[in-house]
Amino acid sequence: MLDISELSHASGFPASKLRYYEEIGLIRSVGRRGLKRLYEDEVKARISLIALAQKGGFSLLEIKQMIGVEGRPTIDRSALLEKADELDVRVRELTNLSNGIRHIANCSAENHLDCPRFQRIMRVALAKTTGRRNK
Amino acid sequence: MLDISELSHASGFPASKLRYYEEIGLIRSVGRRGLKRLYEDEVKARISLIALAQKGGFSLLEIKQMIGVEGRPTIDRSALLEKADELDVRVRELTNLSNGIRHIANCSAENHLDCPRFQRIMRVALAKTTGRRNK
DNA sequence: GCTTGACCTCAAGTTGACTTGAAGTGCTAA
DNA sequence: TTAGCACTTCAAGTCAACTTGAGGTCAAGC
Repeated sequence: MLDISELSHASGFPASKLRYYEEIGLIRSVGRRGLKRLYEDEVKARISLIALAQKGGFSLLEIKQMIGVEGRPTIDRSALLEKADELDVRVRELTNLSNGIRHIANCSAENHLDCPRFQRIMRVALAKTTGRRNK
Repeated sequence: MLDISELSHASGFPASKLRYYEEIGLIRSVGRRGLKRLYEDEVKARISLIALAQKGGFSLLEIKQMIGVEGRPTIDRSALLEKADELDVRVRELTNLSNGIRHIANCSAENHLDCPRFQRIMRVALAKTTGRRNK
C-alpha cells in the first residue's frame, strides 16, 4: 500500500498525472487514509506498462482497452493480436528509420533526400507500410 | 511538379495538413500556378519521412531539425546519432511490449499483471529503460 | 463575360494529455 | 487545540498538431 506521493516518487509520475489516470479509469486506488488515496503495490507495474504502451503510440483509451480495469483486457483476443501486429510493423519501420537517421548523420550528400543510399533505406522503411489504413 | 490536391492524393495527407506543414516550415512549395501551390516531386519522399519519424515519437520540431529545410539537418551529427540511439532503445522496448501484448492475448491468468510470465516480460521491457532521462 | 469550383488566407475551434490554481480538509506534531 | 502542510476537488489553462469555417480569388469551361 502506498499513498500518492510514494507512488509518484516510485514511478516518476507527478501526482497530478496519477490523479488524472485514476479519473479516466486507467488506474485505481483502493481506499483512503484520511483523504489521501491509497494504492496497491501492483499499480507500479501498471504504470510502467502504461508508459511503455504510450511510447508505442497507443492512446490512453487504447491502453485502457488493452489492459482493462482489473488486468483483464476489455477487447478481445484477436483485437489484441492485431495491436501486437501493428506494433511489429512499427518496430520494423523504426528500425529502418534509425538506420536512415544514422545515414543522414554520416552521409555527405548535399540533400539527403537525393542520396541514393538514403532513398533505398527509406524505400525499405516504407515498403511495409503500404496497405495500412490511414486514419 | 504537383499541386496540393495531387500531393494530397499521392500522400494520403489532407490538404489542410500539407498547408500546416508548409506554414511551420516542414515542407515548402516552389511556386504557384494562379494561387495554387506547386510542389516538387521530392516532397513526397519528405512527407513519408515525416510520417515515419512521427511514428517514432518525434515531434514536428524535432523532425524539422533532423531533416532540415533543404534536406540538410540543422542539428549536428552527434545529436542525430543520439536520436538514432533513442530510437533503438524504443525499438527494443516496443518489441518487448509486443510480446507482452501477445501474452495477454493468450494467457488465461485472472489478472495479467499477476502472471509471472507477463511480469518477466515487462521486467525485461523496462530494464533497458532505467537511466533514461524522464522528461 | 460570367459562373463555378477548387484553391487561397487567417482566425478560431478541437482533441488528447496533462498541468495549474484556488479553495477546502484532515492527520500530525507542538 | 491549534497550526501546518500535504493532500483533496474542480475548473480552467496549456501545448502540439491539426481541422474547420468564413470570406476571398483566380483560371477554365460554357
